[in-house]
Amino acid sequence: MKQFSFHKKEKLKSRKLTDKLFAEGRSFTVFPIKVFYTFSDEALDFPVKTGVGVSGRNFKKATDRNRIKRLLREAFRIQKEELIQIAKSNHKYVGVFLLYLDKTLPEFNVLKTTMHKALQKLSTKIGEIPSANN
RNA sequence: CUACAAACCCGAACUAUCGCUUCAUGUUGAGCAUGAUGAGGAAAGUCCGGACAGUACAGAGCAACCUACCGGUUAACGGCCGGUUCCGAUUUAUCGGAAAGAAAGUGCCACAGAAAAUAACUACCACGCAAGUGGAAAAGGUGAAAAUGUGAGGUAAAAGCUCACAGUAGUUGAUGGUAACACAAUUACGGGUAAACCUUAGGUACUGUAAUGCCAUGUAUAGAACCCUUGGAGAGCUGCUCGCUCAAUUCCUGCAAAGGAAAGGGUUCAGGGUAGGCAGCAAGAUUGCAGCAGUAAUGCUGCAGCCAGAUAAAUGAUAGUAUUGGAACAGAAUCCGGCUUACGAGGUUUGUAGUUUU
RNA sequence: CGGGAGGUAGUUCAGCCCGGUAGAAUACCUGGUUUGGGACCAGGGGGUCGCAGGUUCGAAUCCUGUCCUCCCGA
Repeated sequence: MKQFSFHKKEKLKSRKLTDKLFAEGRSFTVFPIKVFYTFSDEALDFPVKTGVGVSGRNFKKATDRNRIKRLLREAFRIQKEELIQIAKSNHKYVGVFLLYLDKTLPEFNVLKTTMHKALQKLSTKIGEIPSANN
């Protein structure tokens, strides 16, 4: 499997799963990124399924929303490998949704570092959860 | 050369690494590899017009809405092209706006003014001692607007009462033009407002691709109330009226009317399931070039081409080269034809005016 | 994708249909009342009527375009 790929199967697409994520999932914020996540033992077709989003209220123009979503995906794509390995080793299936909160267009390098912090935090949470699993 | 006006074009290139959509080929258990492919002139606003789909599409009247100089163009249009009349901007080129009807009827026209539409305050003329009666509408002042304007004749004083010129409207024409209109003759003289109601002429069925058709999964061939089965519940045809169309049967009792049973149908209520896939959906009122017809919009013919198709939704990141030190407005979601609005650096062509040189 | 409503004083709204004076409440300012404050009484200021064109003698109001805000349906 290619290391830096980000194709359809890795994306969070199902309406059912997305609704479940927002209804039952937890979240934390590493400004300007808010991370929603759930862990599941139920088998999915890929260990980590990810979606991105921007509020249409903060960015009225579709071009701006598209640009932010592309930058979020890019930042995630480059740094996701560690998260996938941890998820595999813990035999968990993870749903993640990344929401951009700020009202100004981001610089890619800044976004990259904050994304790194966010993914590290998520990785530690995966490590904690199985012990406290019910 | 400068300024201005109009029409049109373009929409930051290349290399490397990683990565994405769709398609094709190979191989395959998932998948992987290779190759091709991938946003706009406005994709936007949603202001018009269609295509397409559904509603079981005889239709008539009313209502509602839209359009409004004339001709052409088109699948269609409120768009576009050409022309007519009037108004405005500019120095010109040129550009912008308006144009069915106020002489069918109703309403409105603040303040001021005698009067805002069947005119008569001051003033004028005649009669009368006067009060007043009659005539008449030139002059005064008010107002955005005052009974068609100017000049002459005319009269007791006046007046389109008459005449000349001008204006508006109607009628007529073997006149010119397809027509708007122009021209001529003749008749009349009537305030403005239809982006007030309205009248006239022409037109419009409604709902939208999350339409619609099908497959899979799954629940419950389930439940309650009321009604109906040709004397018809209800549905459809346009919002309303008329009218029309569609719409589900057997048994038992009874002479019949009718009643009962089963089955089926309809409306409403309460509740349950799905949250996936395929088609629609990418070859078309298509794109480019050339020729022909036409003032033009546009049409016809020939040759060549295939040019996004997603569904939490594909074009990005990093580094470098070049450049005016970094780029504008901005992202397809059923598809076309327009309109409107936003916009960077420029370029091309044509025209007008000015300056210089010859 | 489709449909609807609204932009007027600092704020919340009326006026628009049927065109001629922009108004109410509250807030603000001044004075009175009170020992002082609040409440109350009297007076006052404050408006490109979202923006740009047009119709009209005259436009917040009518027409057209445009910008912004909010709501609804699937």
